[in-house]
Amino acid sequence: MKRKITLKQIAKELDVSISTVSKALRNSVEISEDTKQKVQAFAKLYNYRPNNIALSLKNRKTNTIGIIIPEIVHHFFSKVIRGVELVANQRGYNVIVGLSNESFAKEVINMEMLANGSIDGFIISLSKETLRQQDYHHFNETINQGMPIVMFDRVVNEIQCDKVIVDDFEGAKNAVDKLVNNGCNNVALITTKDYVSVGRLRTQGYIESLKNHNLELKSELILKLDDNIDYEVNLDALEKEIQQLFKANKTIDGIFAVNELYALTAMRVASRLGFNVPNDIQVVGFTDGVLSKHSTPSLSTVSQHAQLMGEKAATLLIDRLENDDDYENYQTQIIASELIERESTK
Amino acid sequence: MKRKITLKQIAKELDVSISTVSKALRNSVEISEDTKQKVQAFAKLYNYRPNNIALSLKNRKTNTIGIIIPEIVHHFFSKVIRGVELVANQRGYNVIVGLSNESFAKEVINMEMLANGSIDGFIISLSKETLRQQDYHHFNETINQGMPIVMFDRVVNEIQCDKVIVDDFEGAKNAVDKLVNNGCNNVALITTKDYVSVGRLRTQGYIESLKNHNLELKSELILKLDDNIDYEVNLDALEKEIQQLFKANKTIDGIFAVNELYALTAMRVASRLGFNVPNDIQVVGFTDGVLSKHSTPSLSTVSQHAQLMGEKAATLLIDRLENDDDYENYQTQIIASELIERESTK
DNA sequence: TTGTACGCGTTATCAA
DNA sequence: TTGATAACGCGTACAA
Repeated sequence: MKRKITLKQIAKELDVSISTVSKALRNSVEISEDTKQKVQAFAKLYNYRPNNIALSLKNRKTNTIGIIIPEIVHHFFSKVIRGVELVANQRGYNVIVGLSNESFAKEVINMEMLANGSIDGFIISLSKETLRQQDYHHFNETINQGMPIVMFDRVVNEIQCDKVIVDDFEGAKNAVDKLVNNGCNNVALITTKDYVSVGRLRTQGYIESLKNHNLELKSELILKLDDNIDYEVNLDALEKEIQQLFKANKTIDGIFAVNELYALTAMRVASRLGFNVPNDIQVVGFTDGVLSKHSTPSLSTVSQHAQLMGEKAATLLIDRLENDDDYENYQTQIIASELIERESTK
Repeated sequence: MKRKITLKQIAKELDVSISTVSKALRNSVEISEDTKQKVQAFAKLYNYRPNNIALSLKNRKTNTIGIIIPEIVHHFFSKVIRGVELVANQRGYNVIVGLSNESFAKEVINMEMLANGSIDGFIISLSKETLRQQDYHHFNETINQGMPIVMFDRVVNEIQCDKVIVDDFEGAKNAVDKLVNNGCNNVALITTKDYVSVGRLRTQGYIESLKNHNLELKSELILKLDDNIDYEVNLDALEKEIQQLFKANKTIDGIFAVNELYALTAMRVASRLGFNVPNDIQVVGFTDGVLSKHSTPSLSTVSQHAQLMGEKAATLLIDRLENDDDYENYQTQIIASELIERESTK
């Protein structure tokens, strides 16, 4: 169990100085062919690789980026990570993952741990708790220390930084447009409380679409769920809420839901109540999940292009890291969502 | 945009030496109360935090662990990561994620990048290509350099290291037992080619169960799919294969599939062919996925307790990192799988 | 052509 | 009680 070999050890072994070894390995013209060959052969034999940590310290650059997400067991976020990894690796960076678990405290701690030299910059999607408390001091501190941040999906206007978002408003509007154009006159909305910005924007898209079609906005058709409840483990509660919606509004002929779980559950409840999807009720969700594709009927949804978001975020961050000349010309890139039509709409 | 503050800067500012500052911040008894207070107040004001990279270099310890997985957009692997993160964070470690994308070359490159000082140890699940080529030199090199590895799920006997696996054999046997006990006499198996060890073990569990029940092993009931094809994007091909299985064997009354996608697709094909699940055909899958729970009918599956696997793997690794006294007493921890009965079985 | 010295930020040891 | 020095591993400016 030998440790990794270092320049110093090679130097000692070959009886030359450390810097000679260093130069020889970088093929410097300063060094004679003889010595170069000798050193390079030896290094190859012992499989020498420079120590990343030493390089990071010396260069004040880690070539590592940190991504902080609220939850990793989630198709959307894991796809984003895949996109980030893809670009990061291509450009010679590693990726450290931190999970906030939707908690403000964990988000702060995670960022502080990584900000102390471990990484060159952050990619982050805010936790629900952070959005609720509206406490963004840790972002400003990080940015003030010269460490760039790229926010994605769950972003916030109060912070000046690069951002990548999906056009939640447009996406939702298109989805509802589709339902209305397909003949739905009473489109219900299943959404979340408003502090998660994406929920708010999708709700606004719904409202806008109704307005454009001169349809009355009926508040009783809007079901606002408390997304602090983990409905994934508490499906019964979700079904009950949705069932009430249907029972109180017999004329519902379309559902737009801001995520996959709500949409799927709505389909299930609807068919349990004797409705046929899509003939009686058409349903559109908002997601990049796996459930949509494999459900019966399969679910029409608004795709967010999660992997692309990750790629863009990583590109923005690395570009900024590698061009120190551009000052605070922050951009917000908007990824166009896409309505994927499946069996739950006509 | 000020850089992070360092000991040196504090020292200069307060006109004391660097080592005095260092000691004062660690509350050394060598330093007078006066100086300590002064230094600590100043450090707090400027929000001083030691630079992780410098500490890593000095201590030859990064407090970071690397996890290499074949694919992150996968419920099983993201749950494992969650488990790893949980334990790692509790014990003061960060987690770097590397994706092999099922490629041998990417696995090797990723490991080499991280092994040069970036991390203290690896948690890894082997890529399919690595398993197929049976080239494990990179693991041995890493271990010989004194960097511990913990393998999980897709492991390999040839390498001496800690391992965490699920009891694939037992889990499969129990699943098939269940089907047989529920009255199935012609249980088909949908599996993969044998180089992925977990597929092989699950196949053996199927065979064992049939043997125990004195049921004939019919090779025509075993469908071995080439899992290099991404059936997720090529669902039609998968459906066709499974449809052939059903058409060639009209007596099939049970299906055991080694993953979620195969199981779900089998259910869909079966009902399309006019069979009722579970009355005509019962189905059990093998997975921790989300699809099982939300499909109609919901799918009975063998759960692998992915998050627990991650937690155990991280614990094994960190224990080994922190106890240098235990020499090569490698353990293999087996996580008991669990048959979760849902609507696809009686 | 080779070697020395320095610095990245920190801590530990030893000297003052 | 404080400070100087060395070391972790590397690369480079400069001296020999």
